[in-house]
Amino acid sequence: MITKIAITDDHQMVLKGIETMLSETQEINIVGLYNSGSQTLDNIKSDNPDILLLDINLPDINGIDLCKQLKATNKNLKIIAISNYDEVSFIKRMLNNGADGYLLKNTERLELLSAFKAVLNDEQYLQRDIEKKLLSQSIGKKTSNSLLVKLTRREKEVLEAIAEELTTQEISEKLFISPKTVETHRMNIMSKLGAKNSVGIIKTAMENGLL
Amino acid sequence: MITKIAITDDHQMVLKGIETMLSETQEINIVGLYNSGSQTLDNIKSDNPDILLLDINLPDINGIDLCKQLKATNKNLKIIAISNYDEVSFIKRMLNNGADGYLLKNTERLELLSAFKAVLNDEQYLQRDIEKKLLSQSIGKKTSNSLLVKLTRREKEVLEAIAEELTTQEISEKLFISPKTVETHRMNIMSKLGAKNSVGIIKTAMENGLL
DNA sequence: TAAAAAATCAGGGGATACCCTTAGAGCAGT
DNA sequence: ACTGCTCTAAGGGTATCCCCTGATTTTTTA
Repeated sequence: MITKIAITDDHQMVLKGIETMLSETQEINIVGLYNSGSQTLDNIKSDNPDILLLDINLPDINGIDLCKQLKATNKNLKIIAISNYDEVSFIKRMLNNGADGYLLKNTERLELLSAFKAVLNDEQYLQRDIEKKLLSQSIGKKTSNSLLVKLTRREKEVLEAIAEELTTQEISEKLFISPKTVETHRMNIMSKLGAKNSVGIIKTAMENGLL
Repeated sequence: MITKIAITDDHQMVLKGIETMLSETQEINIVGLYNSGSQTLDNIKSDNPDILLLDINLPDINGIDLCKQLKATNKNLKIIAISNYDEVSFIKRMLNNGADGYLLKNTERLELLSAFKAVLNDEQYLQRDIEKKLLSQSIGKKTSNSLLVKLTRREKEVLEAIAEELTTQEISEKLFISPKTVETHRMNIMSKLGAKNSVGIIKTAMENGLL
């Protein structure tokens, strides 16, 4: 079983580098090398690769949009994003727009092959470093705790009630206190967290893993 | 170098099970078995373990608070949470309150030893399954995307503006549309996401990794 | 090209949130 | 006993949100 690979990257060096890395492998067949988004769109159908290694930073088309487009018109195509960027928000967006994997450009041959194997198996492949990064930001760093620890017991209860989408009235009934007291608590929470409104409260709370 | 272990769990079976699993190992010395939070607090100082395996669901004290307390008074103690629950929010809170690792109760002997090694080395240890779970929710699952993909371009812009804690007025100025239009969009977003108010919008959006 | 979905705007009204200020009661540490 | 913090509560006002309904224009999709 031979796997057909195509690569899109506007840097000739990267293109050649990956090609060389893969040329030694019998089961891999490189069917396309593109250096722009439009070129990719033009040739992907006829070349019909199983996997596309897609650089995100292309001169003509935004990588995320291109990814979405390719996925929409080529149902069986697996796309592995390759990039120098390891920004979490960026990675998330790629993965949410159809990418099956994400690799940094420092990836070695063996890892590349592992990634191929994974995506062909309908699994998602993330480089270990990237996984870690996503994890650590998902968990929320310890430094940020300093803000939230300052909330009192009662304020935390009110916070949780706000997160339940309850109104002031409902919160007051739940906690057996006056609506006015609830408002006071909410104001204090806002001021402690530096939030302008309840939305801000919930945002900070979630970012710091309190909910 | 012998590692001293203590275990807190209110289920005798679990307590015995872990004890048996570890008894075969030379380098491990079990110095304490507790079946409640208070018992743990009472004996932890004198038993002085390197690592505490801590069940989260205790009859007397909330596991998260206990963890925080123990960490505050025993600086060198490593705590590995053990639990049947694999709820993401729960895990996050444990890790944010001082836990050095998180294991499910189906953990095998070898994995337990790996976890010990990791935490003694000041690393965080998470079971692979749990890592995956945290990752997938961090990225935003494909299933849940079905909800969010339904938001139109404009609605997403309004959503982001709401997340920035802007008021309707401010959003309208930012997007060059009427405040009334903003309200319409917000209403539609709420209805699509099943939220009762802006807080609910932000909650679902963040849970699905859109922000 | 017709039909459906999205984006725009609006009126009006009730509900709720937001803001500022003040203040008493209870409890813990110095 | 004094200080500081928490929890409680209220008055009074403004801004904003929430909700329903209805409508026009543009874009997308079938």
